[in-house]
Amino acid sequence: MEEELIMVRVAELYYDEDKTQDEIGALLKLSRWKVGRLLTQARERGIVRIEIVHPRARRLGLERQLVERHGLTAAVVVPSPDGDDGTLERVAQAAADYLTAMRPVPRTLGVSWGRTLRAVAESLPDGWATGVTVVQLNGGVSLNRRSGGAAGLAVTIAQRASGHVSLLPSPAILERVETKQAIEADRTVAAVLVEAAEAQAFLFTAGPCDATSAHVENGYLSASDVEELARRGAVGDVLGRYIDADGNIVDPQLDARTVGVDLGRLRAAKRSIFVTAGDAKHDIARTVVTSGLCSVLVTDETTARALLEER
Amino acid sequence: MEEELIMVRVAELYYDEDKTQDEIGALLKLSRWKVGRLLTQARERGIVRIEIVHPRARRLGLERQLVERHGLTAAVVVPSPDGDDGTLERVAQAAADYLTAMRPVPRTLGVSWGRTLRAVAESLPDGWATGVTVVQLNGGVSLNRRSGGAAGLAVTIAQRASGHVSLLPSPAILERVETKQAIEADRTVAAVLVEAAEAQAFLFTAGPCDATSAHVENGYLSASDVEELARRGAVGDVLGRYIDADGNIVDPQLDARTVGVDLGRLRAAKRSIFVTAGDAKHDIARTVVTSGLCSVLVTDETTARALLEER
DNA sequence: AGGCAAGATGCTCATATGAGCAGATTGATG
DNA sequence: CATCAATCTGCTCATATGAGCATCTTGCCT
Repeated sequence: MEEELIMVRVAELYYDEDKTQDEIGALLKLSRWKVGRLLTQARERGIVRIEIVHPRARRLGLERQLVERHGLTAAVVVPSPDGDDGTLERVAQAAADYLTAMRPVPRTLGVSWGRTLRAVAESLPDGWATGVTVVQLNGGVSLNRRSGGAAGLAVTIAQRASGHVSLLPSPAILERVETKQAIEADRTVAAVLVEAAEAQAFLFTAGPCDATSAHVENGYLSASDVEELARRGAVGDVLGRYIDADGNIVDPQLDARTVGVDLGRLRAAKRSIFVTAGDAKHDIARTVVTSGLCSVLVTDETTARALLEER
Repeated sequence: MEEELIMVRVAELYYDEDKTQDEIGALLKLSRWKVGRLLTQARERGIVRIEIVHPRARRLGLERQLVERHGLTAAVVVPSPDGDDGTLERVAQAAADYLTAMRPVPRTLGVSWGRTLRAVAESLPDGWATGVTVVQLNGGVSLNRRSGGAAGLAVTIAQRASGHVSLLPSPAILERVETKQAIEADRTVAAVLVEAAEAQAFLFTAGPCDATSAHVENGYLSASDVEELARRGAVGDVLGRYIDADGNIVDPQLDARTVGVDLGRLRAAKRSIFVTAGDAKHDIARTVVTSGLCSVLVTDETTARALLEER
């Protein structure tokens, strides 16, 4: 359209050449107001695109939509970088920022584990809070020795807040229900579980239901176990508990052998912060969000858009 | 830096959330002025990027630099599309726009030929001018039959301006100097050449010095001729005349067999419009621009940047 | 043709913004 | 520790801009 061409010229003069609307009007023989209106339209039509390019930028619009649509307390969405990935780091940084700014500071913070949370821990600055007690929410897994595994993650978070840490001295999944019950009956374990269940805030991630799962990596489950779970509708795990698209436990048997606070606690919590990054986790993320497991979501733009798609 | 993070937050609130600087100040406990300054910095540092996304957008900044650096009368630079090519079309459109807006309207317009100029001709709207006589500047080549070749191009431009056309009834390059002189001595040919030399404006492109050249395609030169020219320093041709990086004729022998107005006319002309698109033509474009063959340059962003690089 | 609704235009006026400046703060230096 | 330069801060004031409204076009239906 002819009008559109003028819009382009006006936008160029205004944004590239820093001319005033008056000047542009004079130049193009348009009234000052016409120029203003053309600029508004140009922005609306997306001819003028204003973008904030920064690893720590956020997508406030998407955040608002997510909060609205899924009844969250808050959402933090960071732009996914164009090329390859710095996505995890950006999301982790954002989660760290959120934790640091969170008020009131929780006295106890329950944490799960995973690559994502490890990244969050590393992104937290020293002194991000003071006197926060960090409690593990589910059975320990030593993701990889070097970085100290699940325990190391909790310790890092606690240290940087000059706080204490309560580790859960238990495997994630046990082979027999009886063993699991025995472990839970142990005084130290029971105490940690109580502390975890009563944490004032939760910080957790979820894993997709595929062979890359940390449970497989650590030998708690075999690749075929995971396949079977997927076949039965599992979309991923939260605190080691595999759930289907509606958020229900897929295999109660397995669940009974899993050590950690149960998902109801997350649902009931006022502040349960879910951190997720990456395309592989869209399905489980959708479930976590729609089934009310989290009240705060921290994620990347791609995931956010996936969560906003119809159905 | 800490400051930078605040800049990002401020920019988000201002540009994404349409908050006023006052509001942002209140929100972030900054003075209104601080907010304003942060925004200015954010723009300067490129954290806020304002982009005009439109096939007919232009790069006024680059245009100004080109005019300045190379002493041009005017420059038109269109953004190169991200992915593959619509570059030629965009440049052609821009050239057509430039011609249409050009004042005073030239009584006679000298044109060369080539894929690029063909695209320009097609982009010109009916009635882009009235009563312009179009004259061919150099020997005819029938690029491809379908679209009517060099003659068709000139005819199209003339028709759309309800004007006349003067075709140059001659091959581009002749085998013997004597034949060339004989042809030029022909009354009709001589008349056209005079008309061409005296045109009030010139519109031309250049070809790179490689086997894709239209001269090879049309059998005026062999692939090995072109190779030889390149070896002797030719970077491309303008009006069928091969020149080196300094704009000098590479092979006077060959040049003497080439029919068309000579390059001096372009250098002397007040309005000689050079249209070029595509990465293959950076070298010849540089030569045309630096050796003063054109007074107006129409090109794409990539070429423009290449022309602005040091040396 | 006449009349009417939808949209565009140019205005007034309140508000948002940037330039320029004076005072305050910081940090380096003797 | 005093001094000073360099930067930063919050201000006044002039200017640029958007909201809201009356008026004018335009196209459409009767």
